[in-house]
Amino acid sequence: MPTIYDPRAVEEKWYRYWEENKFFRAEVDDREPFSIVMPPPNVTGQLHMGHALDNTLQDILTRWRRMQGYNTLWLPGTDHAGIATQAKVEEQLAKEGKSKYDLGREKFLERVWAWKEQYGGRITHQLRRLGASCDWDRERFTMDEGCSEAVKEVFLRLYEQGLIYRDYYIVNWCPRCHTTISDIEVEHLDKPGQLYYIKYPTSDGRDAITVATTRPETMLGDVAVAVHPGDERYRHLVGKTLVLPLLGREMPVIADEYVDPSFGTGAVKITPAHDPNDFEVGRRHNLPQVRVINKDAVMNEEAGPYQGLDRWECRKRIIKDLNEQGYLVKVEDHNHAVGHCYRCNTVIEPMLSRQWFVRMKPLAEPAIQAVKEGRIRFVPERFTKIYLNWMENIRDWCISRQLWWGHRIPVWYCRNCEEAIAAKEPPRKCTCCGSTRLEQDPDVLDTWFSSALWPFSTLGWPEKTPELDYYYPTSVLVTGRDIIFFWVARMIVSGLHFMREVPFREVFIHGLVLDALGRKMSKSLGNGVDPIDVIESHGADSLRFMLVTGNTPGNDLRFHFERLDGARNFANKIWNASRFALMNLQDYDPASAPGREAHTLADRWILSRYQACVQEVTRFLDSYELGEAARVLYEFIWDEFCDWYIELVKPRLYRGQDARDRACAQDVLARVLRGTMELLHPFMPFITEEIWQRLPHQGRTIMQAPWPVYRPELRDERAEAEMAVLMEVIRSIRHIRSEMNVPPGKTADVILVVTDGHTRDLIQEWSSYIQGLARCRVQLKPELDRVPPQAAHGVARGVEIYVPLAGLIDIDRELARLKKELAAVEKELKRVESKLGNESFLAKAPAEVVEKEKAREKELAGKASAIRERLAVLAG
RNA sequence: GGGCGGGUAGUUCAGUGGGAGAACGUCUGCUUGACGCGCAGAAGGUCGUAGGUUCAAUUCCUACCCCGCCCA
Repeated sequence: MPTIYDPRAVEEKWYRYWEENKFFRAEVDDREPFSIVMPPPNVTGQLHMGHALDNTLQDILTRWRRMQGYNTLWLPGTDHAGIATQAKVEEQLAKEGKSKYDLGREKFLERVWAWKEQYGGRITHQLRRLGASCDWDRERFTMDEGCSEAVKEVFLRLYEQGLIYRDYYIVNWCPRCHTTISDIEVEHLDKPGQLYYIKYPTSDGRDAITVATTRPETMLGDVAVAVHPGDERYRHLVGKTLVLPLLGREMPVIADEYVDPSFGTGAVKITPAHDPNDFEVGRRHNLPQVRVINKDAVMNEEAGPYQGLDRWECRKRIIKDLNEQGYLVKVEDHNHAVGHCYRCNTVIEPMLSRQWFVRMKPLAEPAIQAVKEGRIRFVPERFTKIYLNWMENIRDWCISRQLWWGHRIPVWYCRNCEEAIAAKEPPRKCTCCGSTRLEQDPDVLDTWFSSALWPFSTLGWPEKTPELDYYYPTSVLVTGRDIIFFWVARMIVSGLHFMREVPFREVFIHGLVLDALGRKMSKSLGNGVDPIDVIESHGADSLRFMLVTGNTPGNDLRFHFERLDGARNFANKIWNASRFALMNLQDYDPASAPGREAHTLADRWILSRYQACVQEVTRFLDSYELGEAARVLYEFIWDEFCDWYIELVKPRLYRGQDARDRACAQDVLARVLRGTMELLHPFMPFITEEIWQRLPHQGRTIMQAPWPVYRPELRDERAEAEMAVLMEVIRSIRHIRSEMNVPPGKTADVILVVTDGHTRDLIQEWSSYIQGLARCRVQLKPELDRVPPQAAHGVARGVEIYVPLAGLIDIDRELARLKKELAAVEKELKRVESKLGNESFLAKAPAEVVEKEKAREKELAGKASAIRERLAVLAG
């Protein structure tokens, strides 16, 4: 075995072994199921750190539950990602100097499918490199036959139930993507802008109203000015007619509660075709709707002289013209939220348009109840509130997209009588007039419409499959907090509506992976770190371990390369500890290992600590505290197993004259190491498999090894307490040696004075531990017969330590050291004493706390007096 | 404007109603037969500010300040 662990040599090998042997495969049986559906990444995308985190968490849960004996299904798949994928192919075409219109719909879709074939395997291959133990035989795609069938079924049912409708409404139009997007796909960014005050004269020319707006170009579509009905300032003007500057259009002054009298001038221009609030006001007052901006965000013919101008250019010209004609009253700086397209960051144009919507209110109600009643639980709990708040204020969902790549809306329009016919297959003739001139709606559905069905469409719905019956509802959904609204909420809605049952029992939300400076990783910033690069340089295990530790559920995680190095060092530590074990296990025979009666203190101690580790790791996994579970393993392996147990076991293996003791050491070493690898396997699947396979084991893979079960009868409190004493004595001697500059290679003489009989017996029996780990010769005494003249001094757990340093000791230095130590002890002692002197404390604090403080007082007092005595001797 | 998260060692972050932790960095030693991606030792923190509850608050409550995110 090489001295440095090389992940490249083992990771690929084991993944192939697992996959070829179908260890990820899940089949329906009579065990208890544990199922997860993978949040489907973009089919043509590539793995980023967010995926790496999300899938690492899922894999940990999956591997752990599988080892626990659940029938575990982790179902993978990919998403067609409408806008993103289409945009990429269009980009590709643009390089050839073509547009999608040059190809036409059909040819264009062929290109996208070809693109999907070319890049579709990339991300799933990358997930394999991460170690994802999902059932690839069940991999799905949101546009495969089954999922498409589910989409049509859902659309038709909702349509028949009146929960899908087509209507004119203000939608968010992205002039660059050339499609509508839903409300949650709009990102609101606070931007510095101006508030323009514009005077609208009355038609008789005697009066005027000044309105304030941040978007003066929309005035071309104004059809009214609204004031609050209770606003005294404008009461006399309500009902009068105004003349729109620049265009000369006449329009009324209306009163509406919507107006906030305290904002701007208290008078609002109304543009029903380009603002959602104005749209509502317009409906209430039967106002016309005048669209002045077209789909390229260029002013149209309704804009009169401004036709053909880009919206920003138009704004400039309008301001100039208003100013010249005396209508511009003033301009103020004003910060306001501007909607941007989440995909391309273009400023969204609210626009009147006829689209398909899902009526959300009635669907949201059961989804609210399911969470309120605890049938779905969010982890961490605080996300419940975010979810409920959104659900309770839900608005209808605009589901049509002006794209070609996606699930085409299954509705045909009759060109004769305008009837709309919803159907899975193209109807032959109009159900109303019998005409055969039918045309399918050109639009496709929002990508999230199909992902909303993911937990059941992937299991076969609308067919009644055994898988659907067995694995639904899934056990837990693991996803980022950024898509609670996009995805989690909609899955809950559709699961409850179509399956009559929640889609998952728990939702485990994690944060975002940020760069070292705390910024979101993004292409435009170029601050992303490619997980594949990391896997190549540090190994998948290190990446996984780093992503899981030092971070708490739901919180964001900063990516630091130093932490990655730390994880790699940990892997290397495991590797070398195992190397040590394996080098000393060549003649190990588990069958003939001596029983418990042969165990040394160190054996009993490490076995007990291992049990504690089993208990804690399992407990933390149970509560989704994966970072804490990983930390427990890190500390157990590095500190207890490597730094103490291995050191203690060395002499028994190297130059053990006692064959039985050697066999015993081998047995404990092998068993603890194997068990620890099993506990660590969900986190670091590759290195643990490699080591496990080299150790004596049963079964074909660590993946199928039973999860270690906590056995309280193997906890040994006494061994732990006794080891604690020895460890502290050792640490104390090491400290003295280091402080007094005793060369590390030199064996020191140490006198231990122990008055307590039990402790003395303990040290007597295991003095080899102290001699080995503190490099010394120990002389044990019940009391001090003669004060060592030149010696450094220390106290640990009632054990007085003298390290004679004839000729080496600097009395002044030793005095200074002891004084410093005494000061620290006395300070602490004072704190404890004052606590114990407090009547209320004694009366009200729990007895065990009081006992603990008393014990501490005794220990500290003893320590202080020992140091004081020593000081007196040295000074005298 | 509303909500949420964070403010703990030089840095990045865990954690807890009863003696402040880790990693990295720093300092001192070390060819100790698993590992220098290592070993041993050390220094370093009025746990954001001000109140309150409690025998006891870094931890619970209230207000405020700063940073970040989400929603309107």
